[in-house]
Parts: sequence; C-alpha cells; structure tokens
Amino acid sequence: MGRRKIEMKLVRDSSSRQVTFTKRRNGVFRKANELATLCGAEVAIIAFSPGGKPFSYGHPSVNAITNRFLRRGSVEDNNGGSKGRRRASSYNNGEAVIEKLNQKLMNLMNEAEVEKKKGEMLNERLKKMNLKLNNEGKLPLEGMNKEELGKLKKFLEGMRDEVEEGVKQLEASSCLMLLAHKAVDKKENCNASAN
Amino acid sequence: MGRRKIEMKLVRDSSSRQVTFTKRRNGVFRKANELATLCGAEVAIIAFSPGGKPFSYGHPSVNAITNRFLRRGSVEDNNGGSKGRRRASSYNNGEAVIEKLNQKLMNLMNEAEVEKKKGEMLNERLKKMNLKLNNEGKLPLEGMNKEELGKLKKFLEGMRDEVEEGVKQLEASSCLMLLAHKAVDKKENCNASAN
DNA sequence: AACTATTTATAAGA
DNA sequence: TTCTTATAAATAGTT
Repeated sequence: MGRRKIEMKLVRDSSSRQVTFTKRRNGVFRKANELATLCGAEVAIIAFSPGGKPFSYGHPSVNAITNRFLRRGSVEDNNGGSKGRRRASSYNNGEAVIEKLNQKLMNLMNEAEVEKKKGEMLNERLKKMNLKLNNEGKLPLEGMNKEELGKLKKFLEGMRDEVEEGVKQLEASSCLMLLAHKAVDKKENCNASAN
Repeated sequence: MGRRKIEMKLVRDSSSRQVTFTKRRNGVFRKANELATLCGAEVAIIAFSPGGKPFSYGHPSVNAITNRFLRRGSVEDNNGGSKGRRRASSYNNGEAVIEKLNQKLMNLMNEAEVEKKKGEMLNERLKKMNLKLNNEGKLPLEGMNKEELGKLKKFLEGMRDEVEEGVKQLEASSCLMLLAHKAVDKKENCNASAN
C-alpha cells in the first residue's frame, strides 16, 4: 500500500524488514485499538519483532489489570495528573508496561489487600498444582513418562477449569506478562501515539 | 474508511456494532498476518466480540503449538488431505481451534513423547511452585496476608524467570488457550478466509 | 523521521 | 447477510 504493491513474503533486506515491522506493528495496534473502541471489544496482542523484542497491546484486559497492579503498587506512581481516567485507548509499549509491572509487582504483593478474586484464583490454581506435586513429591519431568504426562494433562485441564470458573482477567494479565517477557532484554524507545 | 469518516467511539447501534466488529476483526487479523509474513514476526491476537465470543489469530506461536497439539493428538484427525503443510497463514477461529485443542489435548498428553522443551519448561515451573508450596504445605490464600502475598510474588517472579529461561512457545500456547477459553460458551459459524 | 503516490481497508448502500 | 463502491486510511518507496 504505497508507491508500489509488494509481494506477500518475507522482506529480504533486514533493515527494510525492521522498518516495515515498526510501521506495520503500529498499524496493527492502531487497528486493534479502533476495534476495541468502536465495538467495545476486548483485544490483546503480542508481537515479537524479527529481532525478538516483544510489543504488546491490550484493551481493556491487559490494560485494566496491569493498571490495577500498577496503581495499587506504590504511591510515587507518576501516572500523570489527568483528571478523568484515561480511557484505555492508548497503545501499550510492551516493554514499558511490563517493566513498570515488574517494578511495582513486589510492592503490590507486599503491601496490598489483594482482591478476593486474585486470592481465590491463585489459590485454586496452586491447590491443584499442589495435588499433582504431592502425588509424587516432585515430578521427574526430565525423563517424562506416561504417568507424568497424565499429570501434565491434569495440570493443563486444571488451568482450563479455573479459567472457566472465572477470574480470567488476572489470568489474562499474567499470561500476557509471560508472553511479553519472552524476549525482553534491552530497551528501545518506541513511541506509539494514542489516537 | 469508507463512504464517510466515522467518529472514534463506541458504535451505538448494536447491530452495526456487530457488523463493524466482524469486518474490522478480519482486518486486524489480516494485518497481523501480513506483519508476520513480511517480517517473520511472531504475532498472537485474542479478541472478544461485544457478545463475548473469542477469536484468535497466531503466527507462528499459537498456530505452531496448537497444530503440534492437534496433529499428534489422534489419528482420526480430519485434517484434510492437503499434501503440503498448510502455511500458518490462515486465520484461526478461536473457538474452533480451542475446541479441537481440548478434544485432542488428552490424547496428546497420554500418547506423546513430549519434546524436551515442554518437559523442561513445565518441570522448572512446577518445581518452583513446589518450593513455594512446601514452604507451608498448602497456602491459605483465602484470607491472604503479607506472608502469602510474598509467596505469590515469588510465584509470579518464578513464572517470569522461567519464561526468560526459554521455552516460551508452550507458555504462549497455554496462555492463549486460557485467554481464548475465557468466554467460550456457545458455537458460532464464523468463517474467516485465508488470504 | 517526513513525505506522497498508491494500494488497502472499509462505511454505507444495494 | 454478502457484494459493491465511494472514500478514508495505511503504507512502500523516497527524501
């Protein structure tokens, strides 16, 4: 979509590829944001650049949850003094968000009154895992056999069940956190403007 | 972008909103697919419609992993007889993919030689959780206090560390599975054509 | 980082 | 709903 139509295949030149990635990543996030805004949809995106850097966008799940984390985390949160709550309409730089999350997570965890939801959800989850673990004491997954695989199965089923029971938001949040952490290594200034 | 410029805010009419959602969801997935194809990037998207139905797109992570699950799952897999492997370029209907995933998950787990990666990753994860759990036997998260919160903190840190250690793909897969499960309730025929 | 010539996406309309 | 079309938007190549 520009001066010329391009073939839909891997851009050979690594430099152009990076440029294309940046442009189009912004495009995808912008589109996702419009989708969320226009339709009240929930959208979460994780994208890893060719170089392995993670970028994320989320509305409102990731945003809502991470913000909940961040806000409660500590007081010196320079969340800006904007009066009305900012609509969750701006893009998230994955790294920035995740970095903040990490910085505040400990504070949150040590200070907080965690909402029932969180407690319940994690409790369910840990309990189920505990059951699996107690069954053997410690699973020797290194050289897995059918028995252990059965446990893995239950582990995964358990996760699913929990999600179906509710409290999906925290799950979503941690999942995206996990995903976004995938390749975090170095920083990059990447400004994605809100529309 | 059409006959008229529209305001960037929630579409009031519920029917139009659904139409807009469908069109733009396809648009976002298409763009994400182009991003992945052109740049060799990894992209995963989950979108929940206004009605709460989940849709997902992934390349190659979600796709790769879910396909790995699905293929190994069982034999009576009507994966179609297409000769060449399908490139991971088609859209995924979240429900369809997830449903399949669920159907095959058990088979996979019971039959499979799980790749080292999976084993290692889950082992790491479970071991770390085990440590937390052993510390108390069983965490009383219901009425959480600072101590328990500290453990949660470590739990989350542990998750992060594991991810940073590697084996992110399975993580990504299960995370998206969790996400996609969020609102699965009823079926819907939703064809998203590949480009 | 900006700028345009073009290609795409898509809001209305059929 | 699915298709069409007039228009807005995205972006490939360029500076």
